[in-house]
Amino acid sequence: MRLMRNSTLRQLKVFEAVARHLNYTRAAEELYLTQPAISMQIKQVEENVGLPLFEHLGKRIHLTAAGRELLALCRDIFGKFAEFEMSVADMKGMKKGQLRLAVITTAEYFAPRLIGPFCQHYPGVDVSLQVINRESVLQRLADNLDDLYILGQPPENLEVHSQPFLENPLVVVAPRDHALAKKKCIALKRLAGEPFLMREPGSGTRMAAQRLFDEHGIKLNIRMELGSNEAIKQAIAGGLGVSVLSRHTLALEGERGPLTILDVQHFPIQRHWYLVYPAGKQLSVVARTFCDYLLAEGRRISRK
Amino acid sequence: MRLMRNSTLRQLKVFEAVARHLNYTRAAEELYLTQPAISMQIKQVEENVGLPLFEHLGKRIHLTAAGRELLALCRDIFGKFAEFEMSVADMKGMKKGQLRLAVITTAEYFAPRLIGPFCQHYPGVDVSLQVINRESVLQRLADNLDDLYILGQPPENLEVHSQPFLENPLVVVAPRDHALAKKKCIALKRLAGEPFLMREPGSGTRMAAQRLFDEHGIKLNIRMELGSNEAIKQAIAGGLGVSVLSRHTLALEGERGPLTILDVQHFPIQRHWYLVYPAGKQLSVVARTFCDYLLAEGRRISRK
DNA sequence: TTCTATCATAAGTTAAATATTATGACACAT
DNA sequence: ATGTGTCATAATATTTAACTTATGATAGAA
Repeated sequence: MRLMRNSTLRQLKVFEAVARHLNYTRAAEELYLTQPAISMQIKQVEENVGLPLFEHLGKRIHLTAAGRELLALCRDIFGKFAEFEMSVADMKGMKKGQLRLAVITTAEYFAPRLIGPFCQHYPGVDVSLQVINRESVLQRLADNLDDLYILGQPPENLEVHSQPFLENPLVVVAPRDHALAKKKCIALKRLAGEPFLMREPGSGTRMAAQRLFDEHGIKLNIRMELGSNEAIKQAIAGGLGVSVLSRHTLALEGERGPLTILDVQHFPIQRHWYLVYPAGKQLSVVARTFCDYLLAEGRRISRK
Repeated sequence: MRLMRNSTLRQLKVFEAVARHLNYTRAAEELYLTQPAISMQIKQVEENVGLPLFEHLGKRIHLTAAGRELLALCRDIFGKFAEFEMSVADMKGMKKGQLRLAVITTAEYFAPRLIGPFCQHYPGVDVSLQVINRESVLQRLADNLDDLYILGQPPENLEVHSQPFLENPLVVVAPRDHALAKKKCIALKRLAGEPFLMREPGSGTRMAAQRLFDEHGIKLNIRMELGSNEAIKQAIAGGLGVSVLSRHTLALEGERGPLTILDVQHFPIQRHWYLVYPAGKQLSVVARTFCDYLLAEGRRISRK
């Protein structure tokens, strides 16, 4: 049995035509071939299968059991090809595609609201969103596992294309009943005494805040390191201290929620969210469209 | 998009190997080819698809969305081929197959009990049994729609191979309380007065009985023509007359049932059931095996 | 019987697929 | 900077699939 090894799709198509007409000559006409061409192809396929596919009785031919199975196989395969071709056609026209995003955890506070409208506009596009820590994002970036990445700061050791698309203001967050809550223009050094809650070292937010305080020669009193922004917010609400967070993490907090933003000098620290992908990577149509959309959306939000 | 038109299974296999290794050189080694051969094949497939299948980043390559879809297609298709090849292998070894039988209605009284054990012995064989009247059987035979046919007498106007495999004794059936029920060696002419129930003209049983009576110059009093053996049995039980039937139709009637067999001279008429198929037809392995089985079974039953 | 439709076979041609060798370009690691 | 691994390209060779023409065999219809 060497069907797969030796046969060609063409032979299967010839077979299918013959099986449909149950007549070599008709099949030949349909395919613009001579009848002997058909005879030969069928003979080949039968040799490859190892069993007769047609039964010849007088001038009429009939499918054998093996022939019926092969016909089913052909129809099945041709169908799969047709499906595939449609998929590809859709991909070409952006009616269909995949968009694999990997974003740093803090982006979870705003990314879904940007992605949502995009998905609605292109319902054929499957978007997968990985929300992981910075280190994992960089690893996936290096392994080229996704189409696009969102980071709070572009990686330095990898060759990438990166583009800021949205402001990322870092603010000082405190409980609403904090002593400084109502003050205006709080001096930076007033924070020196406050117990600080921070993400782990390596966090972009932490590094940016650290740099600001270092520049002003202020030593922070770091009370606790916590593994997620949400944990920090809970801790602040619990009165364990204050922290520097992206304002996006407070998007869902109301005017009367348990947290508030302190009006500290030099804050908000203006950072940006970056759209990143490996240098030299040829983006898919979907990914390019998404980039354009994100940039436009970023500008729109800034103007407001 | 001309994937189906222009590509070959070989190209898909090359693609699959590359997609698996994500490395042209490795794929080339696996297929005992040189690397440029791979490059060319992939280029061809990409042209046929109309989209890149791989993304080249530095020395590493990755599948594009289209590539992933094509890989899925390949695996799918290769799987179908494998299934088909297994099917065919099974057919060759009788582990699998189809057996399409068309039998004349009277055969329904014994055919299932012959077919049953065969099915049990070859559980991979799908048996389909058409129970239809003689005319339909002959039509199907002429159209070569089945593997084998069972008839009470071989057709005369068609070229067929036919072989008797089981005795088919025709007997005179009467109600158990019939006047002649207890008599021995009833003379044929005693039946002349009896009201007779018969199948329609053309029925083999009817023709055989008619011939016997004609030979002895006896004119039958045909009271009623009925369309099935079961209907005739009901009518006999209802006292509407007597009839000539295959003894097989009484197989399930008990010793004390409402019907009995009259011991009439020249009865039972010894006829046979015939296994028939078109002359020159190459029987499938399954059909041949079933023939052998039926003949052996027929001999076994006769000996008893 | 003769004619016609149908498939098989043989010989030879054409065209296409597939391959190789040789070489170049490029990224990455040392 | 150099070397190594990897893919691309060009020129060319080889194989083989696919097709045609010509002819033969056979079955069924006229």
